[in-house]
This record gives sequence, structure tokens and C-alpha cells, in this order.
Amino acid sequence: MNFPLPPDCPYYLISRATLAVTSHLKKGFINKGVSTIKPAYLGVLLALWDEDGLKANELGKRAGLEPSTMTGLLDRMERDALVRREPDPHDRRANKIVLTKAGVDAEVSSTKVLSDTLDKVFSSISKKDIETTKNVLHTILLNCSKEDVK
Amino acid sequence: MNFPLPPDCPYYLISRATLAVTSHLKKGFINKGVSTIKPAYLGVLLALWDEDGLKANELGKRAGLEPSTMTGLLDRMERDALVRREPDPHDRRANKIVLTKAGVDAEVSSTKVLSDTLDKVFSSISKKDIETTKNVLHTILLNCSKEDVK
DNA sequence: ACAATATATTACGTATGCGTATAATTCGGA
DNA sequence: TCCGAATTATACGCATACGTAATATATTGT
Repeated sequence: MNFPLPPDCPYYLISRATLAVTSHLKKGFINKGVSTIKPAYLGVLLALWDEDGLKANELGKRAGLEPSTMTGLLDRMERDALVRREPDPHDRRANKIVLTKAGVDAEVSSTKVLSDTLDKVFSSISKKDIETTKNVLHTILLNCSKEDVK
Repeated sequence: MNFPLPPDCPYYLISRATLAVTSHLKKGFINKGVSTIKPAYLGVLLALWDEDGLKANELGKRAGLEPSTMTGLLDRMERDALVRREPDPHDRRANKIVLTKAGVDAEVSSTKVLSDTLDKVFSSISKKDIETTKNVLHTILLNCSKEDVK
């Protein structure tokens, strides 16, 4: 196969699409006045709204992020008063990550921004094509993790 | 529509896929001994291999990057001895970005790593599904740029 | 010719994410 | 029980990309 980079290379397209959606989401939060929420927070927040008090480690697994990435992310979320680190009584190495009131309250508006944004971004694309794309992305992830071993 | 974030949300998938391919590409360069080449350099290098001496501005357009992003990127590429900034005789505001010998020499090995990596990453995906995905990504970019105005 | 605008680049701060190394615990097997 | 391995989290440096503001130079309209 031959993939000249822009504008026809799937790697270029996927990179740009990711950045575009992220940027769009960020603007969505700002426009709705929930400007403390940032796109990267969503993986953590969605997990905590589902089950509060998870460990950083577990949150990382659910959001697909490395432990070392979680530290800075949680630092920013704590700075923005969305979560607190609390000592885990069962494991003195670990913290339980707990939503603050602001973190709890952000759920309704944030999920609305998220779904509205994704609706807009994926509008005029057929369900079938979205499914195909998701399968392709899954395969890409699989192909990468396979080769990651070596 | 309802898009719970991981693992079925297309936004999650697209973000992870981008990171995975980038990481894979980076390892590819390292494994082939062309470790000064980094994934982000490719957009610039492919443009310069096609036409040397372009302005930073023009390179940014071809690679899809903001001018302010180009500064740091070109700084790193200059540090890694792949390009040089030379004053543009026709426009004293601008620099011409010129490939060094190392930058020229990197073409063969780098494009091989790029195409090998993409072949692997997109292997076992039908041409038709790749086309569908590319169209979906194009539409996403279009939808984002439409809304970006407001 | 000149003021207003537009363009090219840089500087700076911020967000995101990774890998490596380190510290503190916890756990498992001899 | 005790030691080595695994786990949890952080620190640190780096790469990548953006937006805003500033600077220098060009261009344009009157």
C-alpha cells in the first residue's frame, strides 16, 4: 500500500480527527459555562460517576491511561476542585479518588455537552459507517498491541 | 445517540488508536536505528522531501499544524540536525526551512519505516473498510470545522 | 507616501500523554 | 516469619499541540 501523508493518509486523518474532536469538546464545555471540565477529565469522571472512590490505578485502567499519566491528571482535577485524594484504609500505598460536590454536580451538564458534541461531530454519518469505523479502530488497536510485545 | 466512553465510544477509540499508532511508529524508528526521526517530524519531512526550502508557514499548512506549533517542532528538528532555518531573501519576516544532509539521507529509511508500520497497523482490514473509515474521518473534520466558526 | 492591515515568526503558558526511576507498601512462598 | 517480587503512586524529563500576545516586516487602499 502507499499512504502519502496529508491529506489521504489514514494516520494523518485519524490524528487530525482526534485533535479536532477534542478541541471541539473543549469549546463545548467553555460555551456551556462548565469551563473547569476538560476533555481529558471525562474518562475519570465517567468512571467516578459510575463508582465513586476508585483508586487511581483502577481509574487509569478504565480510562486507558498509564499510572504516571494519572498523577498529573488527578493533580489538575484536584486543583480544579473536582476530586479529592483520600487515604485508602485498606492499602496505605493507595488513595481513593473521591468526587467533590462540584465533581458530582458536574455530571448533568458535562454529559450533556459530551453527547451534544458527539452528536454534532458524528452527524450525517450512517450508523453502519460508524460501526465499520469502530471495528476498524478496534483492529488497529489490536494490531498495535500485538506488535507492541517485540 | 448514546456513547458511553470506554470501550465503545468512537471518541475514545479514535483517541486511543491515534496514540497507539504514534507510539508504534516511534518504536519503529527506534528499532530501525533512525532514532532521530520522530512521528511528528514526518509531516514536515514529507513536505520538504517533496519541495525543499519551504517556509515554516507553508510547512504548517501542509502538515496541518498551527504556526505556533511549528516553532517548537522546527526547534527540535534543528536540534536533531535534520533541518536548518535560513533567511528568506524575498521576505525578511520569513525563514526558508532547508534539509541538512542528514535530513535528506533520512528519506529512504524513514519512508520505509512509515509504510511498513502503516501496513502492519492496517493489516487485515479490507480496502473498502479503510475507505469507509477515511470518509468518516473526513466528515468528522468537516463537522468540526463547520461548528468551529461559532 | 502613509496609515491601516495582513502575514511570518516567536515567546510563553497550558494541557495531554508517555517512559523511566524511585519510594512505600503489600503479598506470596520457602 | 521473613525475603524477594509485585503493586501503587509519584517525580521528572520529554514530546506534541494549542491559544494568546508580541515583534518584525509586507502589502494595500487612499
